[in-house]
Amino acid sequence: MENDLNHFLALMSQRGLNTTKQRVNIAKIFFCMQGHHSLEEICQEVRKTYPGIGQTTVYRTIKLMCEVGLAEELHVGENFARYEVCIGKQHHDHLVCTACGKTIEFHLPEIEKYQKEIAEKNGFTLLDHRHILLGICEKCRAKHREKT
Amino acid sequence: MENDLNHFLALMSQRGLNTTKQRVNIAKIFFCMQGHHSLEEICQEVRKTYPGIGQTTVYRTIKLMCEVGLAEELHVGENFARYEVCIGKQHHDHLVCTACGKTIEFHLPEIEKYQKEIAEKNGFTLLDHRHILLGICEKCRAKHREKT
DNA sequence: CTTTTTGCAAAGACTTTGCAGAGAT
DNA sequence: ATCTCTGCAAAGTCTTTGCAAAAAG
Repeated sequence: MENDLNHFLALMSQRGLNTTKQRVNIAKIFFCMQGHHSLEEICQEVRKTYPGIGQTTVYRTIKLMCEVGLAEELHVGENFARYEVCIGKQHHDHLVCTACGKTIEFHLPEIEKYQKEIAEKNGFTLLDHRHILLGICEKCRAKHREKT
Repeated sequence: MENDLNHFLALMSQRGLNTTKQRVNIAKIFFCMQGHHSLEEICQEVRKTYPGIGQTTVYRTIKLMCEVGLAEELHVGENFARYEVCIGKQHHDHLVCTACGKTIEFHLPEIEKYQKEIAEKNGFTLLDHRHILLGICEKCRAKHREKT
């Protein structure tokens, strides 16, 4: 964890960006968060420990992390972005419930062969965590049946 | 095309919804649009032929089409939704360039086996056009190299 | 004539930007 | 001392909602 923080700060330095309290504190919290979170959620989590950090700063810092490759932005059928730490994580893909947002990460080597095939045929370079499968989870399906 | 329109109107009737000029005209235009379009784009296209249709009405009509299964909402790494007609289209998936939004549709039976496997294991029911592969297309990669 | 629909304007949700004061090197 | 960063408030997008006038059945 300490390492990740230093790595982040090093990447900032490389770009001529300063080490600030806020950036350090946001990184400390964000790097410990599991899963895929909205900026609102990240903000709240940061403020539990470090109140008084501005929302704008959190926005800007997470964007920075995306640029240097320590975080990834994910759009999973919602009108807002979610962010995920991607340090020391194996390549993985996402199965997302479009009803409740529940997300399951999976890794299936067999499927990658076909993904690469498709991408190459079309001249695309695939991104990491690049595969999003949309569905309805069991709970939401049950709820939907109740209504009908 | 005429058939699709009637199908749409029939589905509206089933729900006790009226047949209106606007709904008919929006359907006429939208059903002819290929690809994945923002509501802004759909609106503009509709107004080329039928000026004076309100944006709100287009929004509401496209939402309706999604509810009855004639259209699908797609979020592909942008902060807004795109819509696609899904009448008479074979099941397909999407390869999307996160830099320029270019989308390629593909259908690969082999990959579906694995998608189903993952979904079942996690209690998910998959949606149609459910697979989104993110990447960078050739053009955008070239542009990026220029900069660096 | 009743009920639904339209389309404007206003409000909402998420995100970005402008800028003056605070902070980092 | 200089240049960057913060955080508020304001502006910008995309989308939804309220409501009075218009249209449908």
